[in-house]
Amino acid sequence: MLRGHLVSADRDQEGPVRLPQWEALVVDAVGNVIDFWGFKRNQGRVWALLYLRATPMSAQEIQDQLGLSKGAVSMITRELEQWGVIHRVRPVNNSSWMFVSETDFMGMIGRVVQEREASFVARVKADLAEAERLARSSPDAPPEVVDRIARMRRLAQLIEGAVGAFLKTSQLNLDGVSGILKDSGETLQRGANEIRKRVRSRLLSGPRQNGGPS
Amino acid sequence: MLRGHLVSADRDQEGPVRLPQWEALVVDAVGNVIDFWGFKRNQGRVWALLYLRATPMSAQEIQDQLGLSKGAVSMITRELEQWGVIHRVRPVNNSSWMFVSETDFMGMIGRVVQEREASFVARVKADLAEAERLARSSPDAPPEVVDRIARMRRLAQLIEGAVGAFLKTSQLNLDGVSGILKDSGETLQRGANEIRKRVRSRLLSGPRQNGGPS
DNA sequence: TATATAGTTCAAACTGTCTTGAACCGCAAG
DNA sequence: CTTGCGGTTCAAGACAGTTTGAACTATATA
Repeated sequence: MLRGHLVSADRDQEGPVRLPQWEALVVDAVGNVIDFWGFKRNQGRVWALLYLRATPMSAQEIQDQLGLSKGAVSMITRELEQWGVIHRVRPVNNSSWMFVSETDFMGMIGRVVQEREASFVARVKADLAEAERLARSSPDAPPEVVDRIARMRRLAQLIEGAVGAFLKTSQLNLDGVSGILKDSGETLQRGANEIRKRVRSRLLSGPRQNGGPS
Repeated sequence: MLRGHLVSADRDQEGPVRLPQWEALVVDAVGNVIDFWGFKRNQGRVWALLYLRATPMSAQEIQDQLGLSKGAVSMITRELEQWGVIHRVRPVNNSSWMFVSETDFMGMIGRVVQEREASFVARVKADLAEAERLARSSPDAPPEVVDRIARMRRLAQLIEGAVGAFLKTSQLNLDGVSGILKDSGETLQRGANEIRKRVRSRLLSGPRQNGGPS
C-alpha cells in the first residue's frame, strides 16, 4: 500500500493530518453530514474512509488513519455494522477482522432516521393527546386552551406527514439512481481484484461470533 | 429593598411543577420537538407557553412559570424574536415588555431550518468539490477514488434536493391549512378582549429600543 | 495449556452546549 | 442626580454526549 512508510512509524505521535488532503476533506465532510443528522461524526468518518478506500481495512488501520482510539473504533464499527452500513469479513489467512463499506449507505441511514423519527413523533402525539384529555376534564382550563392544544395536535400530524414524505422521497431518489455509491462495471471489477489481492481469497461475510453486535 | 425577601423566597425554591399538568405536557412536548430540530429546548417551551396562554406575558412571568433564570429568559426571548416567532409589546401604562407568540410558528421555523440547511449543504458541496479537484491533480489518487468522490457529490446533490422538497412541502402543508395555530373567529375575539383587559389598552408592537435584538 | 494478539468494556476525562447569576446598563420617577 | 427596576451580558458552572485508555475476554497458534 502506498501510504505504508508514511504512517506506521509515528503512531503515538498525534499526527493531525496523516491522510492525503482529499481524503481528509471527504472524510470530514461526511462526518459533518452524519453529525448533522444526529449520528456521531466519527461514524460518518469511518464509513467514508472505508468507502473511499474500497478495500477491507483492519480496526488497527482505521485507528491509525483517523487517529481514533482502540475503544472508539470498536464501538463505532459495531454501531455501523448494526445499521448495516459496513460489514466485517475475515480473510482466511488472517486472524483479524477487516471492515468494508456497504454502498447502500443512504438507504440504511434513511431507515434508521425514519425509525427514530417515528417513535419520537409517536411520543409527542401521545403527550399532546394526554394534555388535551386533561385540559378537557379540568375545570381550570378554558375551552380556548383545549382548542389550541387540538390545533397543535393537528400540526404534529402535518409535520409527521411531511417528514414521512421527505424520507420516502429521499429513499426513492436514491433508489432511482440505484446504488449511486456503488462502483460500476469496470471499476467494480478492479475493486474486486484489488480486494482479492489483499486478503488472498474468499472473504467470510462474518456471522460475527466474537462479541459481534447484539 | 422589599423585592428582595418577597421574590427570592419562592424563587430559589425549585418549584418542580407550578404549571397545570396539561400545560407542562404541551410545553415539554413542543420543547422536545424544537430540540429535535436543532434548536434549544427552552426556546420551544417558551413559545409553547406563550401560545397556550395567548396573552402577553412578562419576562418575569415566563421565568417563574418555566423555572428559568433571568438571563436565560432574556436570551431565549431575544432569539425567538429574531426568528419572528414571538414579538414584544409594551403596554402604555406598564414599564416592562410583554411577549406574545406569533402563530405562524412553523413557517418561521421552516425558514430558519432551510437557511441553516442551505449554508451547511453549500459548505459540504464545496468541500467535496475541493477534494475532487485535489484528487484529480494528485498523482497518488487513483481514478477510482476520483470517481467515488464524484459519486458522493452527486449524492449530496440528491439529498439537497430531497431536503428542499421536504421543506417546501412542509411549508405548503401548513400554508394549506393557513394559520393552523391561529385562533379562529369567535375565539380570537375573546382572546383579544382578554388581552385588552389585562394590559389595559393598545399594545405597541415594539421597535425595541432598549437592548432589543440586534 | 501457554502465549500472543485482536477485540470489548466501562469508568473517567474531555468537549461542546446551555444555563446561571451577579455585575452592569439605561430609563423613568422622584 | 439618585434610586428602583426591567433588561442584557458574559464568565463560570452544570450538563450531555463522546472518546479515551487500561483492564479484561476471546481466539488462534503451537
